[in-house]
Formats: sequence, C-alpha cells, structure tokens
Amino acid sequence: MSTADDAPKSNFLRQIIDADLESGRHSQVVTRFPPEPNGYLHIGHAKSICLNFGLARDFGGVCHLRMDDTNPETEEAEYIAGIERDVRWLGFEWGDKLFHASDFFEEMYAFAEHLVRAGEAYVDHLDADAISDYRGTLREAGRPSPYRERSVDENLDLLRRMRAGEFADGTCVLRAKGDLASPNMKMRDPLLYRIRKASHPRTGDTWCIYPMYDYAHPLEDALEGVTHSICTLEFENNREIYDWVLEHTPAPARPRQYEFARLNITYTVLSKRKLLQLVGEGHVAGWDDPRMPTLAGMRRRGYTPEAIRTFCEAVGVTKTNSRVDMERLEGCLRDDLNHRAPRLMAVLDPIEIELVNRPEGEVTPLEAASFPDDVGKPGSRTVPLGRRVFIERSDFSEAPPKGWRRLSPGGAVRLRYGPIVRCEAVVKDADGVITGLRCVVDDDARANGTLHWVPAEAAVRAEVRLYDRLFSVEKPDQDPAGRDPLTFLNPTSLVVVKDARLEPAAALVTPATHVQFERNGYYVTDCVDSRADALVFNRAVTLRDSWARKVETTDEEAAAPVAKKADTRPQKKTRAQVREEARARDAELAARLTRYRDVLGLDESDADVLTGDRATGDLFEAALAAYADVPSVTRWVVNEVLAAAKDAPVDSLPLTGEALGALARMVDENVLSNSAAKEVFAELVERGGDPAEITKRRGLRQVSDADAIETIIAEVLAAHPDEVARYREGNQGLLGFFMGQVMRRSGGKANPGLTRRLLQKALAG
RNA sequence: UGGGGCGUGGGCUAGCGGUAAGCCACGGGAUUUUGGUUCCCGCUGACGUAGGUUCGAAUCCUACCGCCCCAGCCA
Repeated sequence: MSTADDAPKSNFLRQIIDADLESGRHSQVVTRFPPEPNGYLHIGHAKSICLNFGLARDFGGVCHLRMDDTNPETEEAEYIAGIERDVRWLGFEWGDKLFHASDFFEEMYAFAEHLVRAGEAYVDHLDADAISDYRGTLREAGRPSPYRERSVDENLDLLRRMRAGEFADGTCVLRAKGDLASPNMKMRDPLLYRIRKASHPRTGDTWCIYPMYDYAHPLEDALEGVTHSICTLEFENNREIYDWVLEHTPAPARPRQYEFARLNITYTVLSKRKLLQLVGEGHVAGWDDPRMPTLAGMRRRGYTPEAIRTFCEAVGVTKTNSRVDMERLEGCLRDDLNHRAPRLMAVLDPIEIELVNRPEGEVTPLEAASFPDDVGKPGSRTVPLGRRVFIERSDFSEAPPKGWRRLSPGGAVRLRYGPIVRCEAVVKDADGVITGLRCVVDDDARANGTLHWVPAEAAVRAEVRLYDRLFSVEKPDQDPAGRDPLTFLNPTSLVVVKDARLEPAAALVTPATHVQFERNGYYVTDCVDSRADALVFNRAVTLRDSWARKVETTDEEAAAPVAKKADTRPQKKTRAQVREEARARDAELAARLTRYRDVLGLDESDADVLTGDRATGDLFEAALAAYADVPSVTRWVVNEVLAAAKDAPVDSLPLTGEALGALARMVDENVLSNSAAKEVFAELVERGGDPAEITKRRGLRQVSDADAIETIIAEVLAAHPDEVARYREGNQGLLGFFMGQVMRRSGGKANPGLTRRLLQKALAG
C-alpha cells in the first residue's frame, strides 16, 4: 500500500505491453503522438499525449511526436508550431524524435508501386460519387469498378503519370484491391492515393499525389519503428486495413494498433469540428479563448500542466465510452494551485466601510502571509489599513439567513489579517441602495466570520474576467432533440468586472504567476491583454464554496429530466443465427440437432450449440464414445471446450474426444476434483495427451481423506485468525475465502464437497 | 440492415474462478483569522437481464437487452 500511491494505474494497454515485453515480441517500447496539424490541441489530445509519452517513460521506451501531414489542403505551419509548443508546455520532450508523415512520402510511393506490381492495387478513374455508389451499403456488397482489372503495366504507367502531375485533381485515385463484399466497409477497395495539386507546408510542390490516412499511418509507424500504435475507438474498423497494408508491403516492422476511448467532459465539446465552429463563427475570441478546452485556452485561463497531467492520469484508459465530470478537472486545478498560488485580496463588487473610530489619515501596515499555515510556505506582503476599506457587497446582508457568517447590522466580523469590526449603521441613497457602512473597530466583539477586504485609498484597479463553463448543459453534443450544441452556449460564460479593487501588492504580480484571491478563486494575469499599468486577471476556477451549495440546493434539480430516446437499433446477426444457417446448409448438422435433442435428451440450447459446426459435434461424439455419460460430456464440451477455443474452431485444439471423455469419467468417479480436472484440461488444450498420465505425473489425484483435509483446514485457520473471528461474528461470506485457501493449499486436489462440510464444522467450533 | 466494439454505486475506474476495491461527488463531524485546505466517519451493499457450469461466478458458457462506431478523394 505504501508505494502503490505513485504507481501508475493498471490499464489494458499496460497489460498488453507487459505481455509483449515478457514474450520477447518487443524489447523496447516505441509509441507516438500523431496529431494532424489542422487545428489546436485540446484536453482530449492531452489524454493521448500523457498516455503515449507516459507509457514510453514508464517502460523505458521512447515516444515520437509526429505531424500527420498528409492533407495539404487543411494543414498549416501555424498549427505545427502551436502543437509543438503545447506538447512541450504539457511537460513532454521528444528529443530528436520529431517526425512528419511527409518525411516518408518517397518510401510510401515506392510501396505503392510495389502493390501495383503485385496486383494488389489499381488506378481507378471513377469519380467520387461513383466510387461511393459502387461501394455498396451496409447490407449490400459493393460492385467492382470497371477499371479494377487493368493490367499491371497500365496501372504502373497511370500511377507514374499521376505522380508526374498529368491528371487534374479528382480524375483518378489509387485503390487497394480489397474485398468488395467485406462486411467491413473500410475494406471495400480502400483509397490509397488521391491527387491534390496543393502546396504542402513542408514538401511545397514536390508532390501532387498524397497518401490517405489508412495507407500512410501504418507505414509511418513501421518506418519509425513504432511498436504500439495507440489511437481512439473510432478507428477500430480501420485496424483491418492497417494490418493489410503492413502485410502487403515490404514494411520494415510490424507495429500493432490498439484503440482506447476518447475523452469526453461535461459542459464542453471536444471535437475538432465543433471547436473550429466556435472559433470560426466568433462564439469565442479565438483558439486561445480561456473558455475553450484547447491547451492554449486552458493555459491562458490559468490551468497548469501539472493539473492537466494529474487529471489525465486520474480518468484512466479504457474502451468504454464515458464522460468525465468537469468538476473533476476543476478539482485537479484547485489541488495544484492551493499549494502554489500566493494569496491576495480582491473586491469585485465593493461597498465602502468607514471605520468611524479610526483617526483620519492614520495608516496601519498589516503583515499578511502569502500562504496559510497548512500550506506551509514562506512569504508575506503588507496591507495598509486606513479609515476606509472596501468589502464585497455579497458579504453584507441586512436580513441575514440562518447560518450567516458575514456582516450584518449590529454584527461583527474580522477583517482578514486585521481587526474585528462591528457594523453600526447602513448608509443608503434615495433609492434605498446601500452605498456604505459605518463600523467601529472593536477587538472585543465576537467575530461572526472573516472577510477579505481592500484598503479604499490604496486600492489598485484592475479588470477581472470571470470565466465559467462554456455550455449550460452537461452534454451539449448529445441533445435528445438533436439540437445544435450552440443552442446551449452559456450566456454568462464570461462576465467582465471592469474596475475591481485589489490590495496594493497585486500591482507587483509578475505575468503568468497564479494567485488566489482569498475566499474567491484562482486567477492569473491575462497573457495577452494585461499590462503593468492596466492589469487584467482571468479567473481560472472558483474556490469550492460549500455555503453557495447549501443555499442553492433548490434549482438545478428542477430542470426537467429529458426523456430517454427510445432509439431501438436493429440487432446484428447472432451466433444462434450463424449456427442455424450452418444447419440449413449441412444436413448432417441438422440431423445431429434432432438426434442430440430427441435421442440423447439434451436441452434445446445445448443441442444447438453443439451443432453449429462439424468439429464441435465430432469432438462431442468422440468423447461420448469414450465415456457414455451424456450430461457430463455435454457440460465439458459446452462450458469448457467452447471457452478454451474462444472463437477458433474446436478442431484447432490438440484435445481429442477420447481424452475429454476419459477426463469426464475421472471426475465422475471421484479420481479428480473439478478444479484439478481443470488443470488437466488446460494441459490437454495446450498440448494434448492422456488425462490419466497427466494426473499421475502432476500428482493431481483427488484427496478425499478427511484427516488430510482437516490438517490443511487447521493450518488455514491458524494462519488467518482475523478472518476466523470475523466469520464467527457473522461474516459468512468469508467461507469462500477459506475454501479458496484450502483448495489452494491442497493444490486443487481436495474434494470440494467434503472440504466444505469439514470447513463449516471447523469454523463453527 | 452487414460488421466492429462497450455495459461494475450518482460520475470515472480496479478486478482476470476464492472477503467487490479506489478516486470524485454526496452526507455528517473535527481543526481553521479563506464557508478554502487538511483529517476522520458514513455512502448496509454497484457487477445490464435471464438461464447454465462450479463447492464457489463481476470473472467461464448460452440467450436476450441497451449504448457507441463504420457506407469522405478527412484524420
């Protein structure tokens, strides 16, 4: 437990890498983060960056940064610079491992000629609409293009002329000869190259044909020596082409693609398209608008790389689509900033207090620590207390609710770092609006609470930008009624306070330094607009506010829960249907179904499972020939054999029916316990052989000797006194624990029924 | 509709045939010159559903249900 804190969370990718390293498939891990330079990186990319660079770091490997620049029409040098800056800011270094897809254009082209020569690719002159039409639909197979059977020579000539620029954009493409009937649409003759007479940010006008993602990506990985190519879930269908390309070209390595679920967060959107729309239509001030989930926006808002990394670590890596609470992200920021942001006082909406018993003109310098004691960091500043101070309008109430710990008529509060003041009078204008308070300094009064404040005369003025979540609903991109996310833009995502009053020390804040305005939130000076003589602060996140939460309670919940959409999707072909179709084709299988059910007396579902293919039934019958106990053999085949075979055909296992029958007999005759039988079975599945021999060699004969078992039980009980006590106090669930211990100690050989009885007896006494 | 994936408390995750665990949120309490922080306690019960195998199933088998992705010359 002591070291588990800093150990990275287990996830399926780490398990895969562990296995690859152990089996010797790879001796070093190479990952990559491959953004397309057509936009800015956002928090979703951060998850991928932390994953890829983190994996490389933790397994002693390397992670490449790669610009996936295969489409010159959308990509720009500006974005490339932004991406490098953002990855570096997040805290990751790629050393000399910076690559561009365009570095490999020459090799990719050579591989394309290779495919053409091998008859695996052809130049298609169908236009885009026709290709789409010929591709078929989800339920209908595609049709071959009329150009599909061109000769190798013709294809080679055409491909070279494509490269030479003889054809205009869109006249033809290079396609792989896939499988037009494939249920995976991606395999229906995928496009490899298209003509784009556009200038590329790096290769300029050298090329006029550019490789498609599905062709380029596996080759980039292989050429760079990437071992684990990690992408998001929507590319699962593309994995088949990924593998196809690597198998049909002389690629120098064999990387594997793995997919994980992309990040989603409440109250924001994380798709490049929607982000681009927000910027393009002017709903935000740009890619670095502090409300944007872009790294540039978050940085400007006041997020720290540490907070973002902690967050990415905390959300985990899985294949389950999910959405993380924005609260979680904010919490990570607060945790980080609490320890690094020096405190300052700022009043956003002031009321002036006149301290009537302080002499006019007298100023008392008060020392204020930069951090509270529990943070334990040094530093302080001076706040000058005069006769007049500002406090927050919301910190005064003429009719305070129950539990009010702020100022009210006749009440007293402490001014933070200063004296206790008592309110003696409220000053109002003709409209009844409070314009000021008259208080007395009275250190003997009982303070209701502590208020932040700012000296009126010495206050510094600043603009303060209060940022809030960009959208007002949790899932702006998943409206049940299908409305555009923009419908849910939060109208108060930015509130500007033009002339907030800050304590004098605020003038000394250096750019990019995070501060906490006490009792309010964490802020940073705006890196674009803030100047020494015209300060601008951005609110990164508020402080937690349990008082506000208590007061709210009512609303929020009132928002009507939207009816869940009753979108019933058609189901896919089930395994049952596959088996039924097999029987329709094969009369022998159909006959078996009837025989198993009517003659052998199997129930419908078992008979069905055994007759979906010949191999399963063959094994079943061979086992029966060796041991004629139908229920027993059925159980073994249905539950164990099918599990061991996974989706592979049963006859791909070295296990014979004869051996299986013999094994079933041994269990029934109490020679083997069930768990020992599973060990034997595991070996049979692995290597085949004779169960009797395996049992003998591994000493797995069942122990039904009560004395021997009782000895083991006594040992187990002695070794776990706490569990015994808990069991006797009523935690009966622990019986499973004890059973497990005894079974383990006996090497799985103890007779379970007997063991259970003996165990219960021993535990009772 | 063919195919590929995914279902563990309110949210996110761990688990890999043997006591269902952690974080966040939530509720209480203590400390506090930030209604902050920190620390305790609680969240008596979450493995999509139904069958089956097993002494024992979140884990293995079967069926069903729900959700996501794919028919760009985007990535």
